Amino acid sequence: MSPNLHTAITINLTILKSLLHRLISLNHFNQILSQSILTGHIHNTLFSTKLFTFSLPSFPFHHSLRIFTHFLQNPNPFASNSLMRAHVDRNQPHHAISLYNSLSRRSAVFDNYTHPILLRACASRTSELEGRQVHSHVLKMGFGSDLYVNNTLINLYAVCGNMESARKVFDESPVLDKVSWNTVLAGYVQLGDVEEAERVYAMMPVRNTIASNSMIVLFGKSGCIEKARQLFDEIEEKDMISWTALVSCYEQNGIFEEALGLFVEMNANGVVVDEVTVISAVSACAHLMIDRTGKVIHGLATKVGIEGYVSLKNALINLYSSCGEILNARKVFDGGLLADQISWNSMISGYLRCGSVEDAEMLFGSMPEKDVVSWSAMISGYAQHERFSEALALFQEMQVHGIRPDETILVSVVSACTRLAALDLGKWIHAYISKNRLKVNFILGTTLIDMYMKCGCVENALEVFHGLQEKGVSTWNALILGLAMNGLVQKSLSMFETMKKSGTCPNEITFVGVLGACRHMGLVDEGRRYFNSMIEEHKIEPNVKHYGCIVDLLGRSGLLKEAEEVIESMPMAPDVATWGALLGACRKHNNNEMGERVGRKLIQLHPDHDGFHVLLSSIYASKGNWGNVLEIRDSMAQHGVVKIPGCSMLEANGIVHEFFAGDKTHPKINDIEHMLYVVAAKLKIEGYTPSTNEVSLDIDEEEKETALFSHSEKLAVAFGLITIPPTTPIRIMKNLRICSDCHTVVKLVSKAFNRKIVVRDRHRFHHFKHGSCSCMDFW
DNA sequence: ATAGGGTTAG
Repeated sequence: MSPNLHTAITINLTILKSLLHRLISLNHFNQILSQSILTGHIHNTLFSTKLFTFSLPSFPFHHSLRIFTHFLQNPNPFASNSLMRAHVDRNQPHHAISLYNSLSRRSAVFDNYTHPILLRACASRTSELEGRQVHSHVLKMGFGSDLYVNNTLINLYAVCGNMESARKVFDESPVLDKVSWNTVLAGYVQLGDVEEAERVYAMMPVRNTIASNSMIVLFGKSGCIEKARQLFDEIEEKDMISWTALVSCYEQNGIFEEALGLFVEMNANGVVVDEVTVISAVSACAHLMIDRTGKVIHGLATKVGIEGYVSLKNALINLYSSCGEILNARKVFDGGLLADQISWNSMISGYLRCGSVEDAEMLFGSMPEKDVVSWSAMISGYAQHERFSEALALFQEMQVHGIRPDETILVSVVSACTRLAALDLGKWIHAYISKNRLKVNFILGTTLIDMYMKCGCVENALEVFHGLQEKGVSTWNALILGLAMNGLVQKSLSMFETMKKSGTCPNEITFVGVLGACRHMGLVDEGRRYFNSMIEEHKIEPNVKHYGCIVDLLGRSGLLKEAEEVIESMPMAPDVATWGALLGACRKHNNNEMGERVGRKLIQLHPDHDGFHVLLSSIYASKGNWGNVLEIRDSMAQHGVVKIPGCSMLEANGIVHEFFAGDKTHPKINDIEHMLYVVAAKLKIEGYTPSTNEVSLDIDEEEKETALFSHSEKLAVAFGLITIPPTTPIRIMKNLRICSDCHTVVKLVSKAFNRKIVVRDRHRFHHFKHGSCSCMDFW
């Protein structure tokens, strides 16, 4: 208790000053305030101003605000400025501006300190419009030649990216100092205008460290690493920011080792680091996936006492989860006081990256506030783990929560639709985009084209394509691949030519599409030509898929010898699809010698691959080597090959099927085609006679692949190998453009049950993607 | 009072 309080009834300005001088608690302050109100001293402007300015740095903001609004009817510029500055410092620049406006209406007086504060407020809102108004007030009130005012004006325009106006103020300013120069320079740096920045830097009367640091940042941004380094070396008085700028220059240009090296050097030179520096270094570790160094830096951060920065915490979460150290990431997440939105989102996607979907779900569920990124992380996490329907369900749920999807999340969802062939939802999203006039950037556009193409809606895909303002290579690729997979081979190839004319350089993927198109039509010569031009003209090294296409193209045309030679010439190991193409070609062209040789080798090489077994069985079956067919079947059983092509397609369409009751080797075996070979084999070997149930099927002669197939079809029905409940709708998509293997199976089902079956044409994506006709794998 | 460094989440 201050003894003076009781005598404060006679309080006056002098006494107030001495009181405030000794004052320590808010309680005391409030007592003085009450006294001044009672005595009426509060109406003395100097008195109230004194109280106000004292309160501002000492007590919670609302006390000062109350005094200002209630007792400072005619605030002097100093008081007004202080309050405006407090608003800006509290990160509420709009309050500063509206205070200024209301004071203006009351014809309050301002001074040359006022507008710099306001301009800072405008700059932090990047509000050029408000800034212009302040600018006109500046001129009206005659502060137009004040150095500080002009510097903050330059800064305002520079921050808003309007360098013309910034430059105008700069050029017309009667006095310039190094701040003026540095500010103009920073403006060009922010815009990434190397030319103009270099010009300004060269014109500067005296170079200073701040300007040089800005230039390092500029060079870093524009990828001129050597220039940045050179400038850094030339700086006489390097400070922490010079070092940090160069560290981040290396980091942003992907030279992570250099970044870390410089960070170490910096420490060795005794330069103090702060959180900004450490964040760059941690990020470099994350990219390099070296948690050992990361841990050392983490320790350093703790020692320096900067661990508390949320952004550093987030960088560490990212570091540990990139290195698979999810438990350490969680430790960082749980430690410390603050976790912001980014911490939560980083932790969730860290879990997803490490495959802990359940942990991610749990964290997601317990989040205080989910934003678009949280939902998006979870949705695309599901999609990455092939849990597409959960991804789509979550997307629906997100909307129930009133979150508006943005471009990025739409990309994830549309591609999940594509993978699920959920065309309805995909179309709904497309309509949603148009309805809400959302911007379709080229990534989203490409995703939509891809979806429509893979769902067989060429027209919709073309419409999206033509509506796009910007197109990337990937956009053209989606179009070219899409057209080819929908059988519009000529159009695909002509779009390829259009693409080149438009100045877009084709890449590896483009050629996967182009070669795929040729393969589709059996355009052997064109295929060879494109393959060569890819290497010679476009300097693209062929990858496995390109080779796969060529092998398949040659093989399908019966050029088996040549196809095998291509496989032998490949610089990399042929993948399963490429081998499959050759083996498939052997079967198609009845080259049993090569087929057996290749097939034997392949089931040895990939004993758990279903497709090779099936193809080899088929080759044996066509020769009537039934004993070998059974042998292959045993080999499958032995290697636990149970995932057999065909099964998932049928399951996906709700077809229930029970096979071959007597065969217990594979309780759920459901590969129709393969079963048929086995049935045929048993028939031959065991002399089985079909029952009287046998149904005769009319098969178009043209569509018969081999005699075996028609034989098998009869058998399948005769043995009752397949049953479909009559109520089950058979709805397998559209465009019956599938390869002969699928075709046979589908026809079999269709004929046997007298149903119309429409096949959605998605497998052909797979077809191109893997370079062979193992289309059933996809289902 | 005005000027320089930054990563991290989908």
